[in-house]
Amino acid sequence: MDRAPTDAPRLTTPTLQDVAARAGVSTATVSRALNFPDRVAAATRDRVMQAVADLGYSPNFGARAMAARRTNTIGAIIPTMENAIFARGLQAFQDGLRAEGFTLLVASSAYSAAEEEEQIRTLVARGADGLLLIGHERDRRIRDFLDARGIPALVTWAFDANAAHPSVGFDNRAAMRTLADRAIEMGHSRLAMISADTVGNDRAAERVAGVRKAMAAAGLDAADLTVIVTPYGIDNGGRALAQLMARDRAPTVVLCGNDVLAVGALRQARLMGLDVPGDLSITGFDDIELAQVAVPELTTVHVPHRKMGAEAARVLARMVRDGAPAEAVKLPADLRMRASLAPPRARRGGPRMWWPGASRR
Amino acid sequence: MDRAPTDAPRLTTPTLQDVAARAGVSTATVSRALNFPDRVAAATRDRVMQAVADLGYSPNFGARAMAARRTNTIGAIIPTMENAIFARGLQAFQDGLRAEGFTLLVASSAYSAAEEEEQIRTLVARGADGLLLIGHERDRRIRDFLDARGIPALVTWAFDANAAHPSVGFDNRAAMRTLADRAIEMGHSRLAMISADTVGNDRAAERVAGVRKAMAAAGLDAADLTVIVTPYGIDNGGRALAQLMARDRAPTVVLCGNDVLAVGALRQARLMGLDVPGDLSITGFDDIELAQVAVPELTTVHVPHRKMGAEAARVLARMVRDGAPAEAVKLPADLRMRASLAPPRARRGGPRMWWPGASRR
DNA sequence: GAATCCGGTGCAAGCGCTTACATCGCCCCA
DNA sequence: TGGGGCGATGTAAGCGCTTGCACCGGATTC
Repeated sequence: MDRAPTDAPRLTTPTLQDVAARAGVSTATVSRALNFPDRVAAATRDRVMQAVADLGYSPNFGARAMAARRTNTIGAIIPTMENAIFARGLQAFQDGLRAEGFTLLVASSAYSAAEEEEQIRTLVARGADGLLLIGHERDRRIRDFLDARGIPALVTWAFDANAAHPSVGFDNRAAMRTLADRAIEMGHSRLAMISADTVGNDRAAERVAGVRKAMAAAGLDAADLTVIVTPYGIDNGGRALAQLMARDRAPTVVLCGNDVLAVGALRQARLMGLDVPGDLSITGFDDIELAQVAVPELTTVHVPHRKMGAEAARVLARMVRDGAPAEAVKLPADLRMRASLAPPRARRGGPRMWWPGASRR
Repeated sequence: MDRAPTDAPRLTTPTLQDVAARAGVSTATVSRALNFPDRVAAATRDRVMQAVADLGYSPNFGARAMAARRTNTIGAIIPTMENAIFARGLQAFQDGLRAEGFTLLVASSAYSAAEEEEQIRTLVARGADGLLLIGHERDRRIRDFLDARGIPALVTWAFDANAAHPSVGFDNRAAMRTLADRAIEMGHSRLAMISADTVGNDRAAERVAGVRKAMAAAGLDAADLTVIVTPYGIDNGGRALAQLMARDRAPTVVLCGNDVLAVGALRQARLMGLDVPGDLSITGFDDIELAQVAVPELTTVHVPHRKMGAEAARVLARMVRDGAPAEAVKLPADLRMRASLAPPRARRGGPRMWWPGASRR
């Protein structure tokens, strides 16, 4: 259509050299003009910038990384991008990083340890100066790999002051325990869980442990807890619920390891003609937007996504920049009492102090 | 804790040199052993691999990219990661790419043209051999930038055979028009829309145009269409609906530009005590998982995420590898009639052929 | 007026890898 | 038994950038 009258049909990416030539200076000066504008005379700088603009120059990251031996890039590996669970926290993380002058590179592991390891290597090969990881559980080899290269890693979405890597997160077990305590106080004694796979996923494992602990503390037999393990997904949550309800001693409350599974369970309950929370209570974990859209609204544990992301950015930036010894940060994860959890049918009519939302702070 | 008795407390990343030295060969041989295993004698290869393992060697991507002048990396820039709309398609894209031997790098633009441009530059600087972009509308400068560097770009999530970049997608306007046609056939004449911002977002604009076209074709005044424009988000969808219903001539059907907005609208309707679809019909676009979890289930347009991602991977891989002239691929996006769309109240009791799901294929 | 200082620049040495091209044995055929 | 061919390996020249160090000339100081 519109052939702009360009100087020549160059089809090669302009380099620092080209800019230098055009501006009539050395490559060193161009480099400085770009990276430390105030170490260069204003007139020179303008000339350089003009040349940059004329040529449409854009620096080659690989070359830069190689020469400078740092990239100002942070890598993050999350288990999945398929739902919003990690998205919000990541957004906050990215914003925080940007304020600190870092760029974020994201990869996903599809909840696979092997894939996570591969992604870690990839990100490091691409020059990540630091890494954000989800959860503590991973192969020893990875820590060695990172240590040998002096690449700091920060764990989030979990908290453990004694783990290999420092963490900025919350106590999954305690949070889930609080929720289970509440259910038990309401009169539930037949609990069941729908959990994500717990191998290689300490968050999931901790959440199950939290429920067991609550049961034990209340004098219930923790061995009685039926746990259905299933991969992520709304449909999977539904199928799991169907299985649970087919058992002889169906539960009166189903605690789900995350909101996605819970929403699936909720949907399945509706399809089965079950009234929630009348016939059955269902709870989630994470408090993603979905939880408030569900019908009935989902009682869940609120994870401080944004705060976690922001804090993680701050801490990791310090680690990378100053080689600072990491400070672990423990954040609160509190209950969101909504409509999907209520006393079991038999107990209704008693004191209703828990219902609905009486304990919402 | 456990100080493994390593040879020496090296704190420097091993390089090709180190591997070569340890294996007793030249760096060229190591490079070949890694990249073209069969061009190296088996014995040598084994020795190299052993050295690689011993040292925990991992190649420096930047250096490799610089020397080889290609990266086998494809970049994708999506408007947002905050919800699942693009996630599924991206997953398929990534899978397809992997099969072709490419790695995917993802960035998000937060629906901002400026940010998108920056991300494009970043990805190119990082060595992307090709780019996946969402939608056609963008500054001319970007195309020039890409052209000058010979970097192929493929557009998806939209289809336009005549646009600057080839596309693998569907016709947003036609799809939305089909949906609007259906609503009108059912007897709706007071339509309204809740749309994402249409500037710099041709998908959104096309969808609005589709509704207008349907109205015009049915003899309704397209100028009558109230369109509320709002950013992404469930809450925003809710607020928009509240606005819409506060007007004197409230609509009987609200067509939303995407499922997220629609679910928000649905929720708001419930809060307002409106029966959907009795008092008001609401529809979405995208058919993400959410649409089936909503109550009532959302009538929407199904976007062929997976197929689109897979096709895009195939086409883009060919473009990058063979410099192949791009083939545009048009995919169908068809209606999913579910419970949230029904004839307006006044017309109920007439022939109910459309309700509920009579036309579901 | 000479010595000193200092902001602004250029020079050139790599950073870690790939890949023409050269080299080296060894096997095979005449 | 000598030469050609060929598979396996080494040599070395960059890829595009940053940065320590040297250099230069004008302003400042005594």
